[in-house]
Amino acid sequence: MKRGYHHGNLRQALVDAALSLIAENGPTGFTLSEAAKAVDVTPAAVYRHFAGREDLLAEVARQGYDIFAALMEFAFNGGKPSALAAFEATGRAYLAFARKYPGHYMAMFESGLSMADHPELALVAGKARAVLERAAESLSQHLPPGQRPPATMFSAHIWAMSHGVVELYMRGNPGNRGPFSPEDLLEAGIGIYLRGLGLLPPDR
Amino acid sequence: MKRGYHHGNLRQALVDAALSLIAENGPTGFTLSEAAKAVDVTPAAVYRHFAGREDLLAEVARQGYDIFAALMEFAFNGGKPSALAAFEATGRAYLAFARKYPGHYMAMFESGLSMADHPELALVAGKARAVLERAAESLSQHLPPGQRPPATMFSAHIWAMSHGVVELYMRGNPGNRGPFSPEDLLEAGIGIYLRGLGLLPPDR
DNA sequence: TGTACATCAGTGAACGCGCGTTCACTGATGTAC
DNA sequence: TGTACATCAGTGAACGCGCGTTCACTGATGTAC
Repeated sequence: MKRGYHHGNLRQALVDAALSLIAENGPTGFTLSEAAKAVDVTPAAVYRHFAGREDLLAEVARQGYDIFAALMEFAFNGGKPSALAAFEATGRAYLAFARKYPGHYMAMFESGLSMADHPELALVAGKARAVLERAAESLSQHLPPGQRPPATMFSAHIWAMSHGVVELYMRGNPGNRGPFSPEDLLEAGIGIYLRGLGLLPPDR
Repeated sequence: MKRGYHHGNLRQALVDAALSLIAENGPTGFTLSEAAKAVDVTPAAVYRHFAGREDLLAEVARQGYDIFAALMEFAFNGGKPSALAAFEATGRAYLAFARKYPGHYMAMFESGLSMADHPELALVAGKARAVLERAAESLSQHLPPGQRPPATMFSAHIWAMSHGVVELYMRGNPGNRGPFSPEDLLEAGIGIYLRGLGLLPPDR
């Protein structure tokens, strides 16, 4: 593809370049200059499209939350065919997202971006969380009231376990030991948890 | 306290300074020069005690794993008074460690140090993991064989959930919403999980 | 279709900064006799 | 106790580097008539 003086869509090209760099070097090991170089442009050109390094990083995270929320929504599928099946599909989608979009994932959860400084980020992150809570809510309808934990707690547990599996067992961290794939590990963990809630029969 | 030309215990002083900096700025936002400055010493002096920046960081993590393993061991307390109580104490100790030693925790789990490049780190990290697996093993003795998940998987689930709670709900991340303290959140999560394993009675 | 001009997206050079690391050095400490 | 000397732990200056950011600029694009 030819490229004249004007780039065409430099803004998105920079986001994509940042994504590759983040996926390779982690969220802190990404530089505005390298991103510019990757798309054959002067560092100064970046400032036509972003306020600076952090603004570019925030845009990467924002796009990540967008994709994330859409993927979760799609996996949950309105609770079909059953609340339980939909919920489990959502858990699998979480891991699939982390695997397929590592750069987005890192920018979202490991970059240390402050939500307070980026209201537009807080907004879209909240939307993503709402999807997960809706899934938890619909599943928890099947529990006898009174012994239900709040749906927000329920979804926090699942989110925490999913995130922990990604961080500890999908990257090369302390316990890359063990013959379990992250996917199997999380699926089994969610299964046990749901059994503990009484949403699955006690025996296997 | 006076201080002459020789420092006395510069090595440990540098580790402590690094810890403060990491706790404040995250594991990547720590510089050798700042650590040296914090203990009133030339950056070059650091090289009398460490091979370089990364070596200092690795020592911080190593000390972290040491404390971590000791704390877990102490909390587990040889499985007394009961395997269950000891296990739950271990879970609480995990969070207490993350709260009390944030610099260590970050150096251990968020610094991106490669275990392959630091064999002495891999060793002590393995020791820490062994403590957790022993706790899981002893608890899983109480399960009818045949429907036991392997103890390593069991402990991986608990570790993942604990780590996820720390990362997502103990720092200021996406969901600092919710009226639950990390401690309550994790305790409830572990409770539900153990019920799912049949280690706690099904009703509340 | 052709020309004049405003708008816009990039360039390229420069900046000040703090970083990790090296080097020859020197002042303090400890040991032998 | 006193002196000579080896060892050691620090200094201070210097380095090359890549970073984010700024600025005046210029070449390309699009629009009005």
